[in-house]
Order: sequence, then C-alpha cells, then structure tokens
Amino acid sequence: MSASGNQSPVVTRFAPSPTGFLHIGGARTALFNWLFARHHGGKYLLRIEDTDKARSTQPAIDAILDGLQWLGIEGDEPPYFQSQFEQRHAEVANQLIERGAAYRCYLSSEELQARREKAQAERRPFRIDSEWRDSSDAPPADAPFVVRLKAPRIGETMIDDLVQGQVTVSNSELDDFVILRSDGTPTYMLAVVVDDFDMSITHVIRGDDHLNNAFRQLTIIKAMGWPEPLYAHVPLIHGPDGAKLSKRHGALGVDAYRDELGVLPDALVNYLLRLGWGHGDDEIISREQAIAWFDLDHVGKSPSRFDVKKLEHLNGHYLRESDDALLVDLILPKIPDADRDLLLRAMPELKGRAHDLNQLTDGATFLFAKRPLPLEEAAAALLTPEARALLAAAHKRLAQLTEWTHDSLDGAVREVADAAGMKLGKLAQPLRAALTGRTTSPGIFDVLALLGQGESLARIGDQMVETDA
RNA sequence: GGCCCCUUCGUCUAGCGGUUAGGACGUCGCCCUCUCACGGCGAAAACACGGGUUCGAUUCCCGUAGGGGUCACCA
Repeated sequence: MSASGNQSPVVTRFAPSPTGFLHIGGARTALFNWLFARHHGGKYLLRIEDTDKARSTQPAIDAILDGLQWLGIEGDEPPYFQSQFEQRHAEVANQLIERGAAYRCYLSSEELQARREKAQAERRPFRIDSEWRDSSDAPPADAPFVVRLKAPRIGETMIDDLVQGQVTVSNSELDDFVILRSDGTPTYMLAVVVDDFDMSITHVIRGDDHLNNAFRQLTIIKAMGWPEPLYAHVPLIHGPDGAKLSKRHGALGVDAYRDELGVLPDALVNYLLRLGWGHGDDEIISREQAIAWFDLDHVGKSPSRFDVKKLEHLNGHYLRESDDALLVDLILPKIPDADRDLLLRAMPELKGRAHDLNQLTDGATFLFAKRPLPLEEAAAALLTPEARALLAAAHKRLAQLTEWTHDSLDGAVREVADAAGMKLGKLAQPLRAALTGRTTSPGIFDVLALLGQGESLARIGDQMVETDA
C-alpha cells in the first residue's frame, strides 16, 4: 500500500480557506504535503479556497502566505485562488447536468430547513430527498435553483486511504449535496474536485475532518470519469485536555508563535513533524532528514494533543544551534538602547539559557540597564551588610586589574573570596546581584568581562559598603 | 442521535505474533557548578476492558467502554 506505486509524478497541495489565521493544524497539513512532495521529487502547490466570499478576507490570505513563508514551506508555484476558476466550476456543473449526474433543484432553503427540523423532531435521520431529482416537470419560471449532485442510493463506496486504511460507507448515507449555489457560484465540494483534477493533484493530504467529504467528492469524480486521487486523511490536533484545539489552547496563528511566544520556525516544523508521525527514536530531525524519511505509512491514526512543553524544549535546542548574528537581529529591536556589538559578544552565553526569544531578550536586558540598576527582590535580599562589605573588597581588587579578561577575572575574584575565607558562591551571588540586578545570569566572569571594567566597577560601587575594618 | 474513525507511560511516539514493551518531553533524585540553563547518570510511569484465533497476543478478529470527526446554498 505504498504511494510510490503510483506512476504519475507526485503533486500535492495545501488548500486552506482564508477565513482566519493559519493555525497549527493547517501548518502541519501544509508541512506533510510539502514533505511528501519533496520526498517523491514531486510538486507541492498552494491553493486558497476563497469561494466563500462572505467569509474570506485579505488579512487571512496574507496571514496564511506569511506563515507558510516563515515556516519555509512555500509552494512550488505562485498560489492559486479558487475564485478564479468559478467559470470552469459552473461549466463542470452543467456537464454533470447534461450527463444526468446532477439536477436543478428548486426547493427553497426555507422549505429544506423545515423538512430538516421535522425529521429532527421525529428523531429520524434527515436525508435530502428532492422531488426535482427525477422530475421532468417544467421548472417554475424565474425561480431560483441550486444544482445538486445525484448521489448514488444503492451500493457502497470504499476509499483506500493512505492513513486511515480502507474505509467503507454505504451510499445510502450520501445526500444530494449542492454543487452550485443559487447565485451560480460553486460550493467547496465541487470546486475542490475540479481544481484538484485541473491541477493534476495525485495525493490529497488533509485533515480527517474531510474524510466524510471524500465520499461525496468521489461521486463527482466518478461521474466525470476522472482519475481518483490517492487520499490521506491525517488526524486532527487536539488541545492538552483532549478536546478540539481552541483559542484557549494552542490554536493560535503561527504568527503568534513567532511574535508572541518567540518560537523559531525550525523548532515549530520539527515539533509539528513529530506530532502524528514518528521515525524510530529520532526526535531532532533536520529538514533534509525529514524529506528523506517522511512517509504516510507512519502517520498515526489517532489524534494527538498539543504539548507546549515539548515545543519549548525543541525551541531551546534550535535556539542554541542558531547563529549568533541571526539571534541578535531577532531581538535587537526589542531591547531599548541596545548595542549590537555587545549583544553579539554576549550571545554565546545568553542563548544557552533561553527557551524562546522572549527569555533570550529578557536575559540580555541587564547588559544595557542604566545605573543605578533596579534590583529584583531576590537579588536585593542577597545584598546583606556582609555581602556589601565583600563587594567593597572585590571592588578594590578589581580596580587594580590591568587586564580585564575572563581568566584574569576568575583569578582575581577567587582571590577575594579566598582572602575572606569564603566559598566562591558567597561572593559570586552578591556580585551577580550588583552587576545584573538578578539572581540568575551567565557566569559571573563572563558578566564582568562583557560589562567591562568601568561599568562593572560602577555597578559594584552602587551597592557596596566600605567598612573601617 | 445516524454514519465514519481512533485507543502503548501524564504527553508525543517506537513496536508491525515470541522484546527485561524502546526513545523523547514533563516529573523526581544524584552529579557537574558562582546562579540559571546546558550536559551526564538514575528513578517512577503505558499496552482501556472483555471475549475469541493461536503453542503464544501490545500486535489478528469480535464486542464493551471511552474519545474524536461529520451530518449547510462553510470549507
């Protein structure tokens, strides 16, 4: 049951409807399509499904394009817009009528709604049963109509899904669904099928909320005598509580992961890849490896929950692996009065301590803080009278240094601690408090070296208390 | 409710009839250590339940329970 058995070159597509931001589930679907196409040396296309003009918006289109670009999974061709093909969709609808596979239905939506409610009240399943399906009656003049597909009523339809396996549905479950609205525009059900055919899509990889639709779409494909694409319906992503991903959970736009959570694209891609798919014990997977390894056989059949902790962990990893200059560029604008050169020199020490860009930014602020430094509560608590006296001793020794390097500072600071009969920590912590205003920071010798002799002595001077002894 | 799908540690997963059921995140210890992170070592932690099939089931089949999806002139 391998997709590689398919002779034609692989063509996949991601087809989001621009009614909101690009959410995490959509991003993963796009990623899977992209990887599958890359893996098979095929083509990956993007198609914006904007047939619902009332709900489609330009900001949503921009957000989707922007998000995909950020993730590095852009289409191999400029994006298609489904609304451009309405002519073609209507044309196919008419062909279906001519073939006797579809019909004009003059039932009003009010009438339909009434029937639906009646069925519901009687607690029996509702199935559209339009009297226009086989009617040869003359249609009411000028009456509005929709075009419905004549769904088969006997037999059953089987889909050999690349992820879900063989799924069979009785045709009696299928409705005569609408393919052309009364305003002449196509519905999603018609448009996808026509566009997928026109774009020569070989593999339809999408969320499994579309599995039921696949059976309906297949009836159109069969009626037109078109080749059936291979389907792969990927389980949806759920929130931490197992319920559908909502705004409370991780259902943020990918832009929020970037702008608000400070996530790196590689981290998100790696995380999304491992959500619903696995490759042995591998966790950190590069794009190249992902392309080489990705397949549909190993996509799980059960929905997976979104776990922010794991994303954070991955993000920390990719942060440490990132180029210093790149990270500087990302956070420099977020730090007032920042000096690019100093930030760049500090980055090797900074990036190992952060799990996201926000933490990275936060960890860098002490470098550019203005004296006298604001002290965090815990840092202030460290500065006892004894500690302040020790700082004075350190200040005196450090002021004598003619060489201000990590190594010379290491020696000098240890000397002061030794002279006072203290362990290094007893001096390092007050120093850290005076130098950064915090209780955590890069190594104390690095902090001193980074800040420079003048600024370091000044900050220590702000906190020390000279004693007569 | 009808139909369809799913079910391995808390979470993501490996497993594709015979394993001490593996890895990762998280959690908890210990180590490293000037703090925090990183890193290292270790621990607790799972085959939903009940029937079959089989010499043998986490693995195959059937139920039950639980979860999810879908039932529009939205996609």
